[in-house]
Amino acid sequence: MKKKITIGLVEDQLLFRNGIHAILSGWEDLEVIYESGDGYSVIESLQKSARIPDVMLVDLSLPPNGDKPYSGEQLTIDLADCFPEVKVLILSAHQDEKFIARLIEIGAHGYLVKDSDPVEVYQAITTVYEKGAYINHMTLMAIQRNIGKRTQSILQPTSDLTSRELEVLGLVCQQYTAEEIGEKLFISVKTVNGHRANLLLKTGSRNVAGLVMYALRNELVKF
Amino acid sequence: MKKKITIGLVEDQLLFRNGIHAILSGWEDLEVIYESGDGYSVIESLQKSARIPDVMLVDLSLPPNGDKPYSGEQLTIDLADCFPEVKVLILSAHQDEKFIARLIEIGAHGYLVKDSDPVEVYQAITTVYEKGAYINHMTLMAIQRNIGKRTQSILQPTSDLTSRELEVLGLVCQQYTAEEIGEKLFISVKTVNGHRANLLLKTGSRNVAGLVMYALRNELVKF
DNA sequence: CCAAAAGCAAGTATAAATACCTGTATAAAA
DNA sequence: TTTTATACAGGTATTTATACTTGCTTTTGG
Repeated sequence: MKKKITIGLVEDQLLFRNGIHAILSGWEDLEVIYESGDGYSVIESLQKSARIPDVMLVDLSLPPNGDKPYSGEQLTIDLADCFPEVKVLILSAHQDEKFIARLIEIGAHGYLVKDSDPVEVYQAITTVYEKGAYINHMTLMAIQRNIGKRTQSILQPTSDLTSRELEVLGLVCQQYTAEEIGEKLFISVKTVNGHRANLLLKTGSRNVAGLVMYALRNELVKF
Repeated sequence: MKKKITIGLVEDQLLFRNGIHAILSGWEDLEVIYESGDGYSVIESLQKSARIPDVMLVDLSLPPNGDKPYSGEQLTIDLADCFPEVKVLILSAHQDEKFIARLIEIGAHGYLVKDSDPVEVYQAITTVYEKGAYINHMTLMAIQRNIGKRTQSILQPTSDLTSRELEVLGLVCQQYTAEEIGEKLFISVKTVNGHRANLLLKTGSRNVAGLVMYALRNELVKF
C-alpha cells in the first residue's frame, strides 16, 4: 500500500476547517493528522507529536489571541525554521500579489485562494509533496512582478501601543472627536491629542485615515 | 422513506462552499440541491427552478459584483419577499450583535457564526425546518439587547457615490490631505472639501474615520 | 539606590477638516 | 421648451486635528 500524504490544517473558522477536512477525506491517499484553530500552539504541539504532517495548510489570516497576534505569516516563518521538511501551503481569502510574494519569500511552498476548486487543492497537496513546490499561474505572476522589490510584512512590525493608546485608537475609529474621547476617559482634550500624536508617530500615519487603516489591518478594532 | 430536507448554499468562497456541502452530505436526511457563489442570480434561478430548497444557508458577506453590491442582507430581504416559505440561515464570520438583530428583523430564521461546530449547523437546519426558527443563546442575547433600538443596515442604504466622490474617497483613505487631493485631481481645495462634505452626508459619517470604515466595509478601497 | 526611560497629562500655535452656502453646466422629466 | 434634479466647482466661518513642548509619575536596569 502506498503511503498516504499526511496533512495538517491550521484555520480558525471551525466550519471551514471541518469542511476542508471533509473534502480531503474524499481522497484515499490523503490523511489529515493534525488540526488547529490558532497559530500559537502549532509549533509546540508538533514538537511533542510523534507524527509530523507532510503538508501544512495554513490560513493566512489567523486571529490574534488577546494582544499578541500570531499570523499565518509568522507561523510560516516558524515552520520553515523548526520543521524545514514540512511543506507549507498558504490558504488566503484574498489574491494580493504583495502577500503572495512575501509568503513565498519567507518559506511557503504554495499559495491557494479560498475560492479554489477542491481538485486544485488536491493537486496542490500532491504536487507540493512530490515536487516540493506548487506554484500555479497566479502565484508565478505575483512572484515575477515582485522579484527585486522588497516585500512588505502583512502585519507591520507590531508597534506596541500602550493600553491607553489602544483605548484612544478604538474610540477614534468609532468616529469620536478628541473632546468626546476626553469626556469618556475623564482626561483633557489636550491629553487625548497627545495620545493621538503618539499614535500617529508609532503607526507611521499622517492622519486619522491612516490610524483607522492601521487599526483594521491589525485587527485592533472590530470591523 | 422520510423526506430529506433540501438545502441551498450561497457562499462565495468555493472551498468553503464545497466544504459545507461535504459536511452536510454526511447526514442522510439532508440534501444540497442548490448552490451559488453570488447573490445576484439566486432569486432569478430559484424562480426558474422546479425544486425550491427548504433551507437556505446564506453567507452574510457576499462580494459585490463590479459596482453593485448584493449582500447576504439584501438576499435575505429578497428571499423573504419572493419565497416566504424558505427558511434562511445566515452564516457569518463575525459575531456582531447589531448584525444579528438586523438580520433577524429583516427575515432571517437563524444566525450561525462560521466558527460553529458542524453538529450545530445540522441542528440549526433541522430545527429551522421543523420549528421555523433556530435561535441559539448568542442570537437570543443579541435580539434581547437590541429590541427597541432601531437596527442599522450592514451595507448602509447603498448610498451611490459618484465617480468623483469615489475618487476622492480613495485618496482620503490613502491619507492624502484635501490640498493634495486637489492637486492630484486639478481642482480647488474648496471643491475637494465639497466632495468630502457630500461623502460624509451620503455615508452618514462624522469624520474621516467614518469614511475609511465605510470604504473598507464596502470594499471600495484595497485593504 | 539612583539614573534613565517611558507612560501619562496638559498647554500653545498652526494646519486641516467640517458646516454651511452659492453658482454653473448637464441631463432627464413635464 | 421649461422645469427639476444633480454632479461638480468654488467660497467663508467655525471646529477639530496635528505639531511641538513641558512637567509629573512609574518602571527598569545598572
